[in-house]
Amino acid sequence: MSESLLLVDGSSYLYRAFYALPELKNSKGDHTGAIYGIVSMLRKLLSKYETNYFACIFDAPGKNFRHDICSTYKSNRPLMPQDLISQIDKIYQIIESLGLPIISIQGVEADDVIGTISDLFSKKYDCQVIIATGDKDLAQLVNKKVKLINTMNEEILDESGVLKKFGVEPSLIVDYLMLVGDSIDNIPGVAKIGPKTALKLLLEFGSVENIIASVDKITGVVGKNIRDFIPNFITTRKLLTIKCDCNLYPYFEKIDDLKRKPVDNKSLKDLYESLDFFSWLSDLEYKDNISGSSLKNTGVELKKCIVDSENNLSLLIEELHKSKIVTIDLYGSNNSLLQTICFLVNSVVYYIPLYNLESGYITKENLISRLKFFLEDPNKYKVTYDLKKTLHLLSKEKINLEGVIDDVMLAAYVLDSRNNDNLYKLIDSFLNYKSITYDEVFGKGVKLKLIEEIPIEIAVDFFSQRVSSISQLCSLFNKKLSQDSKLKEIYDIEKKIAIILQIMESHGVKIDHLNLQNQSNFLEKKILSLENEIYSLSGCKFNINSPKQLGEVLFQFVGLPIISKTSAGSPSTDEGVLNKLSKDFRIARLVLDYRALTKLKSTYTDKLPRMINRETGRLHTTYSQVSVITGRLSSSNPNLQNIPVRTEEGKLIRKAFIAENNNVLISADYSQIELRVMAHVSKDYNLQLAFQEGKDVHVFTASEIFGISVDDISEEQRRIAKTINFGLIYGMSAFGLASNLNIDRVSAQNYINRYFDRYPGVLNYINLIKEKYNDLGYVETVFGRRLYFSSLSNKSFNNRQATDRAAINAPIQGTAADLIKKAMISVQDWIVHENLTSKLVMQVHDELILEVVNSELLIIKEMLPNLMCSVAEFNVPLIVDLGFGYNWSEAH
DNA sequence: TTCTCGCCGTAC
DNA sequence: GACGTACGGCGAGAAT
Repeated sequence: MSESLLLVDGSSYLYRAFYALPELKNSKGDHTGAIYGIVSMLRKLLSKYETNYFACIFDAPGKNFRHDICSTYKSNRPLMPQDLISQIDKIYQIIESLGLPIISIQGVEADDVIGTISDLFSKKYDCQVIIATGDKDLAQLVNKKVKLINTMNEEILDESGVLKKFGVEPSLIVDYLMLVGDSIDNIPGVAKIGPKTALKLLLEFGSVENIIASVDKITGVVGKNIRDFIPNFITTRKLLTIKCDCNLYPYFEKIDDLKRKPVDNKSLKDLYESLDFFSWLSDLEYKDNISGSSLKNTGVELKKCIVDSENNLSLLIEELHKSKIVTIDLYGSNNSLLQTICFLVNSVVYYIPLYNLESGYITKENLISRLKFFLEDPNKYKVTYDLKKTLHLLSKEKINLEGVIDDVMLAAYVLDSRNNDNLYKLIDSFLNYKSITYDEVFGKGVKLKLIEEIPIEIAVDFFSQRVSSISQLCSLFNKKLSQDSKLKEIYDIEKKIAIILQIMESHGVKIDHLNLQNQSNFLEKKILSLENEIYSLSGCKFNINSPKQLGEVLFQFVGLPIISKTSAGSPSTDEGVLNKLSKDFRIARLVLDYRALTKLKSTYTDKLPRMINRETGRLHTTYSQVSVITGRLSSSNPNLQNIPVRTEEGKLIRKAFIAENNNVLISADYSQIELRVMAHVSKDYNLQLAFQEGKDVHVFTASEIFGISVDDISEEQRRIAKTINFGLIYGMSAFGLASNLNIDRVSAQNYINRYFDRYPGVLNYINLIKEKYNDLGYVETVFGRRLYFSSLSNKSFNNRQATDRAAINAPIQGTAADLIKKAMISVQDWIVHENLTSKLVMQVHDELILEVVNSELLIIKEMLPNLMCSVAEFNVPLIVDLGFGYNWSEAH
């Protein structure tokens, strides 16, 4: 085996590391991202390629000969950012401490130095040369002895690799670039010639010189453009050709100048410490660790092991056999395919890159099957963050995860429901350090990276930090929870709910998409005719969906009176305003109808069919257990908790929610649950009486307010009472009630006064809640779930009012949420216990929807209300209304 | 081109 | 400004 040389194109990596990696700072606030990137790249190269000779090449500052040839050369490059400049010194120091020669020569570029050394070593010293770069221009240097590697994507360009990538031999790379140009260095090519045309020409004529010689044979625009470009070719060839005869003095005189020198561990240690690169720090101390470089320690005494060999896998399995409790963190692709597994077992992090298992070692399926014994053992305890997601990822791999005793996400939420699904915030506030965040590692939006694109060192660090902090947070939260037995019970409920939700989500609900499609078509026609009528009434065409344009047309062009303004100060066009206007102006009614129909079409009839899963043919929502501050669930993608029900057109959408053949949908909802909770917690005599006697609570309230017999209550009076009843739960003011009932404020206040006169316990309760909230900063549900609201200091009067209202509403809404969660557990346990095949499919705050096989209809009809009503003993009865049918509309 | 915010409307 | 909790579509202007 001949001698070998590794050349690193430091300048190209400098920029890449700076821009591609997340911003990183040490505790002193210095930028360290580019240093981290370059050094980790170097470490990787050094462990992979054990060459005899080495050099790291950087551009020297200032102009070089290419700038003299061409004034616009690299003129598109912005100056090097200050945040990068500040890192260069340390980079040099680390490279020197690693014992690696650095070369940086004035007047030429790094490429030229690389070309010169590469030429020298491959020819004079008969050396194999490996050039690490991300720059394609260097492909011209490739020959039998010289190849390029790109550490970013592991791409290796030898002679055949260059041919495959560019379609031409390395010797023709310059000619190729002369034709297509190099936008990165701002070197123009021939107009309208791209890779395809350039290749065709080179294949036909052999070189740019030959193309010029035969240019008259080339017809059309291409020929003309080449002829126009001929005077420029000489310059571009000079610009693009790498100079291979640079003067290397004083960096290189003899071959030994490029030998690696001893590593200066002491100064490396100082440097890593000043930069907070703790994981490498410990690598220095534990250098001779098992499995070489793949097993490392971190600053917090964590060893890291990449499970990329049979040895390490056996080691992990052995540890799993011995362990009692393990932290587990998974990562999956957008379509929920498991890609990484990370375990924390006895202070060692095991990282399994399922996306990158080396061939010949083991397949993903085999690897997972060897972990099955552990994952499915209920006596092997696991801690995780986001149990539901973990269950989803594993169930796709046919693993039934058992033994999860803690979910840190849920624990944090139970302790304070403002903690919703942000591990990094939890780390910041409870463990007092800034962790790398998901966005920093993976990017976001269009720049979102796949796990394969993340350098493995960074992935390992990232997931190590996750499991380690999950584990630390877990013991912290358990300590807090153990001080409050009621909260502990709420936490137990949440963990069970996570499992139930995973089952509900993966089962999904069946949708009649043809039905929705027909509705879309029908709506389309009606919307079109409404549009036309609106345009003709207003006398102009505009976008009715734009509140801005609509406001201009209605209030300026047509001249309708302005009723109210939005918070931003523009005339409001919301439903209340248009409703008032619609009495006198037909156009307002038309806009309302238009809004209603476009809403139905865009949000529901168009959207829902698109969300149907191709594999299952069903709709799978995602429930969030931690999004709602009161303890409710929320639903998204799609939101199944706001499917229309109030209008006739809206109800049609529920007809498209159907059951499989031989099944029906059953809907069971708690009747007046929030008012019943209010009756229970306020202990108001009259309100309790209404429910205890099984009265229509709105009629009952009307009779109390208006002082007449329940038999004489009109529809209008009932409506007023109903509005007040609901408003009460939300802490409604006289103003709100007035605008809702479209009456004056004095009358509204009179209603409210009479209401509290008849329900004094309710008034008392509201005052107690406000007091408690102001004292403690939180309120509680009946079952002890704590609900915090942001501090009210230095808030405006209005904000305080708003917080008061939230505090009044929260225990009511939260208790109702607790009730239905208890009901879900009771129902699911019963289904499992009775071995039934019927399934829970949806939850809509006070309603459970089940898909029930016909043979189980009777038993479920009988048992479901019982189960739901007996989850708590309140001082008013809980009532469940049940319905069933072939679709959700019929069931309701 | 993508991101963010405001407005509006659906549910309980 | 005036009724609590959510999610999401659309438009418009900002950022890139």
